[in-house]
Amino acid sequence: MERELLLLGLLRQEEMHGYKLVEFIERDLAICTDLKKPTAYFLLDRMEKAGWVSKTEEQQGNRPARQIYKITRAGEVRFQQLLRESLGAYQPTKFVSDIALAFADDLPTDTVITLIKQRRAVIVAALEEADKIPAHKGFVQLVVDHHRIHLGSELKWLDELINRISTH
Amino acid sequence: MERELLLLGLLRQEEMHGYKLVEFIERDLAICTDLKKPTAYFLLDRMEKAGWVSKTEEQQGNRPARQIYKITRAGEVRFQQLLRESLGAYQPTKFVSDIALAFADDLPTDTVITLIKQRRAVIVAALEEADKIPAHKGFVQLVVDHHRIHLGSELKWLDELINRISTH
DNA sequence: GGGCGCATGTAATGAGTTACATGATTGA
DNA sequence: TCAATCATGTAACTCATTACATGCGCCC
Repeated sequence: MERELLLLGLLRQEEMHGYKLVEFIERDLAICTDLKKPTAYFLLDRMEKAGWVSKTEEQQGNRPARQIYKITRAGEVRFQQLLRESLGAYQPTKFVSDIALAFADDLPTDTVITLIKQRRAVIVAALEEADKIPAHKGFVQLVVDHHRIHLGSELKWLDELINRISTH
Repeated sequence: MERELLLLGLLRQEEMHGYKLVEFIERDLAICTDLKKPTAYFLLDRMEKAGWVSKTEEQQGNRPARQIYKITRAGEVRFQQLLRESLGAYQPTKFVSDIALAFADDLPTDTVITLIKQRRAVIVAALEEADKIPAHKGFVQLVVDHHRIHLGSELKWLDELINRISTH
């Protein structure tokens, strides 16, 4: 659902071919989604059949023809609907890696600390990565802000956790 | 991977049949994972074939015989390995519902506010739900703590967001 | 000439879910 | 007696990924 919203939203701003869409998503929106090429092609195809987008071929030399997708009137309606639905909804995150935490009792304290510090390092790296993202215009920036805030909260939590465990 | 860790970890504490495992997970660990019955049965079966757990039948009246699973020596080794691997790792969360946020520019401000308040209400409800969870012993409590802290951070972020948008 | 980027797509696989099927026990 | 709970399991399906396949254009 969010993936369709994403494709429609991008095509709404500018008509594009699949490769370019994926490129943009991987470069600029990697923090909130990951959409692989075959999935994108599949989705675009399905959305065309559903009438949300229309397709035009564009030949450039002897390469495989670009399939330029453009949002349709029906697609715009669908976009508006998906946007409202998705913006009002929220599915609380499940931290699957916390399962490990639940069983960490039985590990020696220093092992736990070492491993959690490893985990911490991943977050620090992600934060540094996030700081490299150039400022976006408009609401896209909010996604980046949210990402940073969340990583900050995670870092704080892990530091408290390390502290709590080491002082058992 | 985390699901196998989960099942091994629980069976390590006490031998159990599938139904009971799922029941426990749904009741006590719903905040960090969701494991449906068919998945659990499938996993237990696969883990038995792999030699991590062993199975005994237990007949009670005319019901379908309980398949009691017990962790094996090899399973214990596997558990230790999975635990260390999983505790040291961290995969940053992707907030897919932020995709909607990225496109919210084009919605009237008051619509955005209304929808985000809807979203906010879901978080508040989740927090209230989290407060009902009775105190757990040992490290399981950490999972609940993390959940609460995260929801708190999300709430704070949304409040800032609402504020930012309404004062455009 | 070789490797990378552009551009498409298919096929196999995997993980997990929903829906279905069965049937006994327990309690209102 | 009817519904809920206990207890298993299968089958179909969805979604998405990885790996594969193709071939041009461009630059070193």
